[in-house]
Amino acid sequence: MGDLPDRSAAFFEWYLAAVDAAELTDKRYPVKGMNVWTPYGFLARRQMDRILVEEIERSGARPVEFPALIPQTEFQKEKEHIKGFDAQVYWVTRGGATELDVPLVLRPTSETAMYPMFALWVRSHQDLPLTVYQIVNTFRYETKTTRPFLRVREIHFFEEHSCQTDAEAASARVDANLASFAAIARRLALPYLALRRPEWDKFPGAFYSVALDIPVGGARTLQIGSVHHYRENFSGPYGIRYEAADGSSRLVHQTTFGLSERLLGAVVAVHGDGRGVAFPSELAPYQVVIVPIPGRNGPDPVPWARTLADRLRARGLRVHMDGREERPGAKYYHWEARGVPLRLEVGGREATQATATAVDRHGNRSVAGPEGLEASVEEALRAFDRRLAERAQTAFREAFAPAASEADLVGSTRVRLFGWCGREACGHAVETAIDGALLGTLVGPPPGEGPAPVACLVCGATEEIRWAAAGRPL
RNA sequence: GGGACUGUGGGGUAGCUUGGUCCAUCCUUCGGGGUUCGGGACUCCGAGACGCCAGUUCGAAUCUGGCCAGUCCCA
Repeated sequence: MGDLPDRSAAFFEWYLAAVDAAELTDKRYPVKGMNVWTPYGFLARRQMDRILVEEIERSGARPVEFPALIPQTEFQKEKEHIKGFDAQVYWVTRGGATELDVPLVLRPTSETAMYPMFALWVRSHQDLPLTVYQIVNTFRYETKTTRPFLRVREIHFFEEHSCQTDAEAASARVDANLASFAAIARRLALPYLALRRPEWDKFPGAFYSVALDIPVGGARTLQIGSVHHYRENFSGPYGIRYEAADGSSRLVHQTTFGLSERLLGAVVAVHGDGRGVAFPSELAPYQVVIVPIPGRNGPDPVPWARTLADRLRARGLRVHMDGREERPGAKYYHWEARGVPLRLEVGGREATQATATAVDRHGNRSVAGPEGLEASVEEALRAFDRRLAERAQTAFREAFAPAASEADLVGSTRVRLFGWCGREACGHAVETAIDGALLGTLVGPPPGEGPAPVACLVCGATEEIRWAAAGRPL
């Protein structure tokens, strides 16, 4: 049971070991990039999904579920989209021994599954906006190295699709999605950057794409989600039209919003430390673990531990009572590696006094009870969440640095912020210099202080200058 | 698509060059007993592996071929 590899020296070794130690997934399944969701990981995923569903339904979307197979004929209707996904789709070409006359694609995403149906569903402006989402598995034949949660071939995918009356309404939906994501990120204590991707890096078929990126050390970033404005790029080929109030027939403008288990990977990457993963209490499969400490003398603490568990569960907390025959210290390490926010130690002393010694995932101790015991446990959890968020925020601010010249980009160990004129040539110069990607232009204010940029980092132009970020995506 | 490499109990490894001393090393893990228990216990007993299939050979974890799985690099 060695300690984890050093996080700053060998990030991926640490990441893999942390995921392993927390038993979030079993990656020994014999297909590359397809891992097993083990019970503890599944419980975390369920909390993640719960948060997504709450936020997205609050913003007006309703659930659907489409089939996993898409006929080639539908899949091929939008040209850019095919080009973008052709190399990564799985094909179903046979049913039993029979060759299918129309091969089927295992959805890499569901535009081409949904949109033929949308064309049937949308008739008039009264049907708009149409805003639906699903949480399903999607499949992409990744050829690069796969990693649990971060790059997989079977993706646990959240996707919202909307049809809007016009470009403005669609832009408003993009903004609503960004607001939903802000709420999700806050609940997971994940600071992020919303970036409008450059033209050459937008989603295949999109008019524009806003990506949600998280810095994960050095200049590296992780895209954990994206929101896209499709304009009429898909509604044209798929014939999604409506009759407007004035009687004219118009194409809808569409948007999508996508997230995945990368959110979980981001939580591991951002909050994890030398002891393993650390979950914000909203996401934690168990928010509180109770460790009874038997002693040579004194009362048996187990009955009090059970009572305590029941009382906390009655408050709606997810509580696990660890009754295994292990030494208390071994249990501490066990649950720290699994990221449990709060541990309650219950020995003879606590049993006698009807209290509990609380220790959070960062090692902060307090005593709960006997008066207001449940309330103090809840307060300890809230305090932990606040500290977790503060830590993440601090690391986030330190992850960025402004760049004053192309030379600053070379070998950078930070994500760089600078002014950009928007021209492709300048963008590619940036990418060459940082040996990574121009992540896009900032949507919203930049992290940290500093004067707005007045000139393009590369060409020095002073017209149409925007904040841009560059880094090395994982 | 091209090239290189790897596969030994549940996890990590030694052994492979030079075939035999390997019914396979060590750490961890797992099951049972006893003593323990306020930060990874100790001890005794036990369990568990040479990716698969052929071949060479008196003899294969070790050499050869094919297959399967995986890793890395290049396009």
